[in-house]
Amino acid sequence: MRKSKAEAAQTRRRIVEVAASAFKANGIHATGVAEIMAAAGLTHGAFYRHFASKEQLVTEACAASMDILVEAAEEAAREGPEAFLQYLGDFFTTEAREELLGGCCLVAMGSELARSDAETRRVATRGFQGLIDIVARYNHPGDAPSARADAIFTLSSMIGAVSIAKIVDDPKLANQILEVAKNRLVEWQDSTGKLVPKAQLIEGLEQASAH
Amino acid sequence: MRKSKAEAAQTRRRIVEVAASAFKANGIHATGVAEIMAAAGLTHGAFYRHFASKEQLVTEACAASMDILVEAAEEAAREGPEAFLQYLGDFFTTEAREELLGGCCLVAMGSELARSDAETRRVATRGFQGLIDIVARYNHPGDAPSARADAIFTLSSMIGAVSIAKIVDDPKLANQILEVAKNRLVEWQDSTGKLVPKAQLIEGLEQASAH
DNA sequence: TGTACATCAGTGAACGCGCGTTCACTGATGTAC
DNA sequence: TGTACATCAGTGAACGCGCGTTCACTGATGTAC
Repeated sequence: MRKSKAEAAQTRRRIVEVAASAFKANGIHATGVAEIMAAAGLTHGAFYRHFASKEQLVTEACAASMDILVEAAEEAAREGPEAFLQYLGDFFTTEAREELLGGCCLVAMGSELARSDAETRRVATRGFQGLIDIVARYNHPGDAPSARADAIFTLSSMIGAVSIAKIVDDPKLANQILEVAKNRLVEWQDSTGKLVPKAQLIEGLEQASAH
Repeated sequence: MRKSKAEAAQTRRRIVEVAASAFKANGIHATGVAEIMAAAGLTHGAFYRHFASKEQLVTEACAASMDILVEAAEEAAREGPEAFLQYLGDFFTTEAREELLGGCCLVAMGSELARSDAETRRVATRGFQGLIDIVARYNHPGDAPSARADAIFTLSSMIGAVSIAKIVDDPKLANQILEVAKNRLVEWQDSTGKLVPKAQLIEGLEQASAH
């Protein structure tokens, strides 16, 4: 029943993909190897032909998940400021977040990720730094010295807002959490009602307060 | 071997306390009932004299953890604005957060909490709302209409910053994440170098930008 | 207040179950000649 | 290009293990008289 190299490589990719979905949907501990393999259309025995351990799969699933996030961010950034703002704003709407990107593993696996092994935390960190770079570059006018700090704050606050919005059992509160964060981090209505990047506003305010 | 009512009640409280620590340290799924009971100095069989299920213990551990957080916040708020700023700022230093308060379950159990049963999410939500009330009341000058939104943003951003700081494997980046958030959410150095509540600054800036 | 009995906190063995992992086996694929 | 053999992706049974939960039992506590 041996499969060709190409087929095997594709199977491997499918396992990682399915695993990323399952881990993000149900958590790392709550998702079994057999469950993932079944979802990929295989029996559990084949798992160890592809991976040395479940933990290795966690690492790869996390890496793949972050890669998709970073790639989508870069694509949106290339399209222009409006597309990029749209991309950031989409994280605050449940449907777009879950369905288009399958969720962010930093949110969906957050507290379990903090206890994962060195390699997994390494790829999560790399992904987060990738996002920082993009947000610092594209969500900030010019290259202010605070660009990186702004990006870090924007991203960590986004993660926090989505995280507790998912915990909270009151849909109205969950919505308010997301709305408030989106409003302060990603967009801002100026006096004409036009949405402008929050970053530009912060700069303006800081200059105003300096005088 | 029956124990007195008072002893039994104390044992119950000890189990909840130990469980809250263990769940926050190692995660809900990764912490077994037997492990908790052993840490409380008992054998696992006694567990079901006190709780109907592990999930019920999760609920109570989460409630107890949030209660401690809220109570500490109220105490700091009663002591005055400086003590309250200190309390909020302490969340951004690892030692104070972990050792004095045993950590915030919204951070330490975050992604697992989002998948917990209705009752657990209910007590988590109630705790979060308690924190919102306090922050809105004490970290905001007067009773601005945005007080509640400010508090929600402050808290969700704090949770996000601490969450990814715990995931990230680069201590320097982790520190920067915490520093940036603390700086923007809780304290701000004015021109004389004095720390002022961030909320006051935001108000001043918004007024400045309105003209 | 003293006695007899019911209650029940805690013990430790046991339950079924699903976990991550291993392994003998199959048979198509890849490779050496 | 054709043949012989090694490789290895996938199967399915099995492994030890720890999980949440149950239960018969013990004996001190609580209670009814």
